[in-house]
Amino acid sequence: MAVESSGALAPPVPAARRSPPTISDVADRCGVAVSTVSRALTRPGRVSEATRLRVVAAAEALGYQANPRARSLLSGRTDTIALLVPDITNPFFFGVVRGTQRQSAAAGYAQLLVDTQESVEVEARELARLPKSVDGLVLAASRLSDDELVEVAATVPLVTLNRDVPSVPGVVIDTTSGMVQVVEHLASLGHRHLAFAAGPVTSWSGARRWRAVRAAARRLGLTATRLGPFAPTVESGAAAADATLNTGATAVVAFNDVLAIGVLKRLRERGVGVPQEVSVVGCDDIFGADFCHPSLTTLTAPVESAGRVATDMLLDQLGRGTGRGVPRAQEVLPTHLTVRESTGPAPARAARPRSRS
Amino acid sequence: MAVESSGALAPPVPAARRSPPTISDVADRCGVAVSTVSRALTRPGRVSEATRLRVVAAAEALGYQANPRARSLLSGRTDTIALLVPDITNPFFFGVVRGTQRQSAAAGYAQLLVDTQESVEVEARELARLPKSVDGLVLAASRLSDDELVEVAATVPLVTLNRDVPSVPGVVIDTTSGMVQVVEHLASLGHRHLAFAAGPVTSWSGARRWRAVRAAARRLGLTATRLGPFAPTVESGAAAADATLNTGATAVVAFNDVLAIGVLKRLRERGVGVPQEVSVVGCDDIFGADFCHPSLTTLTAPVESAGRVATDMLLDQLGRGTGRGVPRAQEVLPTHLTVRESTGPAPARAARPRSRS
DNA sequence: AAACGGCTGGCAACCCTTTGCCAGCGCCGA
DNA sequence: TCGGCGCTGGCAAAGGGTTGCCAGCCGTTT
Repeated sequence: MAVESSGALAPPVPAARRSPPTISDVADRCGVAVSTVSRALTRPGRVSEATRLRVVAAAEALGYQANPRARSLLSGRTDTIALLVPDITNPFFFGVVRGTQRQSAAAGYAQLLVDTQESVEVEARELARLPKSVDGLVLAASRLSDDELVEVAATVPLVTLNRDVPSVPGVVIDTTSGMVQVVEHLASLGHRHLAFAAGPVTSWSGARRWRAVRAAARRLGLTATRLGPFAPTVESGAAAADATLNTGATAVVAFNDVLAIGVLKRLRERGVGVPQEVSVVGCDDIFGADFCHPSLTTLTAPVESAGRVATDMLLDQLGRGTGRGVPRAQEVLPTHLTVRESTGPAPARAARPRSRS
Repeated sequence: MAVESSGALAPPVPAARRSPPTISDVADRCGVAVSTVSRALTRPGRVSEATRLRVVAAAEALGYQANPRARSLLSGRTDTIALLVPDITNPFFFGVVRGTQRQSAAAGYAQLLVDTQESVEVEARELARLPKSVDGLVLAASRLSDDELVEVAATVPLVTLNRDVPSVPGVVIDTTSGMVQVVEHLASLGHRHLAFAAGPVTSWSGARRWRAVRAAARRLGLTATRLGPFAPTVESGAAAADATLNTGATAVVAFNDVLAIGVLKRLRERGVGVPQEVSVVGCDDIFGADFCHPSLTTLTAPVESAGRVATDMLLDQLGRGTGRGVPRAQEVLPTHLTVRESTGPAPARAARPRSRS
């Protein structure tokens, strides 16, 4: 016992804790077989009420709790799901974590959180390892190829988030049609030249956003220039802002809010008026988008809902769903444009490329 | 075998996946005993090199991976640690999650993330349940009593974060002495009346912050009024702001940044100039504190470091530490005041209580 | 040539729980 | 009174891997 200081020399390992009571301790204590204890605790009608009470009392007295590892060895179930995100630093994923956490907890599942560090290798390694430890996976913004994902999905229940792979259940936030709203908003404000500050090249949703912006711009007769790629961090926003100014665009649409906030910061440092000289639009509506300065016009994404829905879909696959309705294979969540202070009318004369101050 | 569709009726469960190869499959394939396979894969010197190579080749060919559940049943180890936070919604804990996640991943541990929802009951329930599933726990901002924590720590390796319990290893962020800096900063700006917007009553660190503010204010001859408690959310900031204005204080120190940002928001809505009429100070320096408007003067807490250090201390207890230096029992991390735009000289005439516009 | 010892690999117990199968018992009806 | 049946509880296997102990083999030493 490590609690009492035995005087001489303390063991290197702090505490040698007594092992918790097992099912056979309970069985011994009330003179029945272990199988009876197991049934008394898990199969209500299977043993007599008298026996059940004795067993329950003994279990209570000993503080017995079934060892979930032993249980899962036989049942194959761990009551745990894993959430993989590319970058836990990104506030977008905080929302996802919240949504999945709340929903899985409500269903009695624990959640393993894994950061794949934007790395294809780490992601692949974890996907190979995790199925042994969890019942299912929610895979947010995967960097893997469609084929790889199909293969994984054949091994373990899997739901993707913001990644649409045919035949793999998933939920995507529909930023594509949202981007159309963004471009229309900017067009109606008189902007003719847009810049798009792209995110990581491996980002599936990033690619979709750019395509949507480009298509909408073309349709409305605007020009759109793609810049980047930029890391989705506040720091990278500086580079994105500078690149934007070089293009002479009067409005910049950023891959996401983190980048957009970085752009705002840099523009302020350079003395460029937002939205007087340049309008800035983000994507996601993360924590902070409403209280940054100027507050950010952005495409509001139901991030937490997406996490919840993805978890629901996974629980459906695990046979633990809410039971209402048929299991969903693909889910698309709508976005809406939230106009705040960072967008405004295009300057009377189109901005010209500015050299760095 | 469920893989072949037996024609008649499809199983209700979507995909019955073939069970992964076991150690005995590998043993059969290369004609050795399972014990030899086990040793070949885990005890480098215990079998001949020739045998080892044959086993490794067979395992490779079959795609064999040891079942961690079976392994943990005997070894007792799960290579998983749990992080319990009161509210996953709070950006402060994002930093903690980041720190623990990165550090545990680096040591080969998976991380279970548990949200106790600011509830003593949920926290107690999880603490009773989790030790069976994980090797150790990092417990952030626990709401439990000292005695309860000591009891839990006797059962399972445990490190607290922002909660100092004698005899339980922990890391605390030293906001106490930081609060002295805050009060001195405000005093030097000429403020005479402070308000403190308190957080949840069960928050240990919140209580310490208030005591530090009160003591420092008394020493410097200022008055300090405690307001609240307020929930640590942006929304609650409105109530905190209103309460502050009622007191006539010229500066408000908020329990944390989330609350402070809410205060800023409300003051702007009410047309109260910050810092011209009221100065606002937060605590933690969360994501957003630097780009809110006005940017927030706050006590910068090394949140991510705290998560890392706590995880290190836990790994030490698990005998998996980095090995450098002695295991630490208690760690105190310093904070520093980051002055931004939300604090300024006290108004010439002390503000008087304002009625709601 | 015999004894000894080191290296290698197999046997079987063990970790803890669940569950299929079976046996004993008591009760009921015939 | 006896057969049958339902209820209850026990035995043992299973789940996948680890490890203490032992045996066989081969090489070395006396």
